[in-house]
Amino acid sequence: MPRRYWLMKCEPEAYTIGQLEQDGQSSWEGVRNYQARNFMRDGMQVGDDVLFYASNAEPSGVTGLATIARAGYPDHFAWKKGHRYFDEASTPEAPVWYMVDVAFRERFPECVPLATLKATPGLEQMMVTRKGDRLSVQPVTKAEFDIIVRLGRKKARA
DNA sequence: GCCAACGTTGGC
DNA sequence: GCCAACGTTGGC
Repeated sequence: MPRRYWLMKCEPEAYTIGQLEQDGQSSWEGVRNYQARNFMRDGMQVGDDVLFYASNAEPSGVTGLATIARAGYPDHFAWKKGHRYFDEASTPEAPVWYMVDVAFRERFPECVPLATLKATPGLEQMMVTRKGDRLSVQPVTKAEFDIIVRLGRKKARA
């Protein structure tokens, strides 16, 4: 299977690219949307590239790169009663939610803000630049990925 | 903090 | 199976 490319959103309050840089690797749990779940469970493969997107941030945007270190596996946080990600509909026998592990790749010197993404030719079709699409896990094309990596690295020289 | 847009739930 | 009500996401 060819390598795939993804965009994953996370609020800075929960986790940042800087923390991932320190940790090296992290689990990515708590996704509670079926479409996003399907991408994690069925689409993500070890080695896939990930755009790390900070949502609800100042500004929101892509802050760095990660890679899939472990493909989809059941989100065991859904089984922990009292946990914020608990969901009684999910059991070890019949898991409803899935998670992946991601590994740190790169931290951009500056965030590539959403406004820049919206203004950049070639990114018009991205879910994240389209109004009303709130999916927290999104597939992106190689072309889109490459454009954003270039934007993220270019900032270093500015 | 506001609120538009979307997903989910549940009554019927 | 419709759809109103509700909860959540996430930009601003």
